[in-house]
This record gives sequence, C-alpha cells and structure tokens, in this order.
Amino acid sequence: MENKDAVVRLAALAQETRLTVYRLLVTAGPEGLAVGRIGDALGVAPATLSFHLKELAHAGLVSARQDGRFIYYSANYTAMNTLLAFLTDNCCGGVPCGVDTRHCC
Amino acid sequence: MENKDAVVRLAALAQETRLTVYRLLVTAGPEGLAVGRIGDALGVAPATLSFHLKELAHAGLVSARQDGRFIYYSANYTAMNTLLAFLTDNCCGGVPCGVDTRHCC
DNA sequence: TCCATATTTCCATGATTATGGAAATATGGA
DNA sequence: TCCATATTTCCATAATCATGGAAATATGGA
Repeated sequence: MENKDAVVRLAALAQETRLTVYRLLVTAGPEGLAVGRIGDALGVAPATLSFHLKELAHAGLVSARQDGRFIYYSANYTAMNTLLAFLTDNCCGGVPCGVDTRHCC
Repeated sequence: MENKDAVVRLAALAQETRLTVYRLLVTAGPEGLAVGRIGDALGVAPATLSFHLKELAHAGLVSARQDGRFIYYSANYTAMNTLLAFLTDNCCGGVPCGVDTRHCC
C-alpha cells in the first residue's frame, strides 16, 4: 500500500460524520444500509451525506450497490485491514517484542 | 474511546508528512528519534516539522522525551491499538464471521 | 406517460489546515 | 558568561475541506 493511498483512507475517516457513517456500516454488516437509512440515523442533509459517502467510497472504505431506487452502502473490511497492516508495518524494525516488555504492536 | 478522540487521532495520521513521521517512529522502536534526525530523513523545514510533531503528540500517537538538547519522539503503540479496536468495534453487529465466508474483520 | 421518492451534482460560503521565514527559547560546552 | 546548536512559537499566506439549498438525474409504480 502506498503512503498516499493510506492518507486518502485516513482522511476519509478523520471526520466526525464520516467516521460515524463508517462505524454504522461496520456494525450493519455485508448487506449494508440505504442512504436514506443512514441519513435518518445521523440527521444530516442529503447533499452533505452524499458528499461524505463519495469520500468514503473514493477511499475504498465502502462500496455502493444499487437495489431498485435505493443505493446500499456497505463497509469494505479488507480495505480497513490493509490500512491497519500498513500503519503497523515493520514495527520496531521487525524486532519481536517480548511478552513482558510489551512496548509494541 | 470517544468518536471525537478517534477523529483527532485519524486526522493526525491523515497527512503525508505526519504519516511518514509516524511510520518512521514505529520502525524506530521505543527509543525514538530526535527531531533533527527526523528532519534529516524527511527534509522538511524545522517549523513545519515541529507543527506536525505537535499534532501527533496532541493526538496521543507519539510521546516526547527530552535528553539534553535533543527531544526524542517515539510512537505510542497502545494509542494505535486503541484506535484500531475502535474502528472495528462491534463489527457485523457482533455476529462472528465464518472462516469460509470471510466478509469481516 | 406522469408522479413520487431516492440520490446525486452544482455552487457559493465559511471554516480549517499546511507551509516556512523570522524571532524566541532552551540546553550544554568552552 | 558567551556561543553554537536544537527546537519551538508567532505570524501571514495559500490551499483544502465541510455545509446545505436548489436543481438535476434515476427508478419504480400507477
């Protein structure tokens, strides 16, 4: 994973509304939630929500799936796992951490 | 962990220079690196680096330790682990994911 | 076809953030 | 004490981001 991609992903999560949306989708599971449902839960204007969802999707953290007139967004678990791995990559120069000297990841 | 704290932490990482600094400190291990060393590695102006280090420290992701004229910054591994746990909290409503239907975290 | 609902795009506005020069502060050594 | 080096603070400037109203687009049902 590239540094820039990680920044995009982190920036997508580094905003209260988007972080709340993401965590909501994480708990919702693979089926996801329709945009309107998310809006009901958060109480943000449609245009604002759409903007944030686009941001999350652009970062690859969520996917959209159309079903009739509804668009369901769901969390992309692998994107998150990739990001987490990147953040702790080569921790402590790769030197393993002892159980008692747990200073590490 | 509060939503707002997570946003602060994510925002601290959602910037190329800061993310690079953080990852450098992760590989450096518990002893950390002096500010000058970090500056050498990244080639950013002292004022800019100081600004970014303050941001990371404020988010709790790094700690500063003074040693003579030098200030050593090191990564706070537990802060990251707390953040990661928050991001995947209550994944899929707590329903465990089967090994073959690995859609989850 | 016409209508109601769902979602997005366009756009202007206000708010936040990143950058680095210059000056200030802190520390240890001569 | 005086100096050199390390780091931070102050400040102005430029750039990026969030918000939501209004209009546009898409979909299915009557």
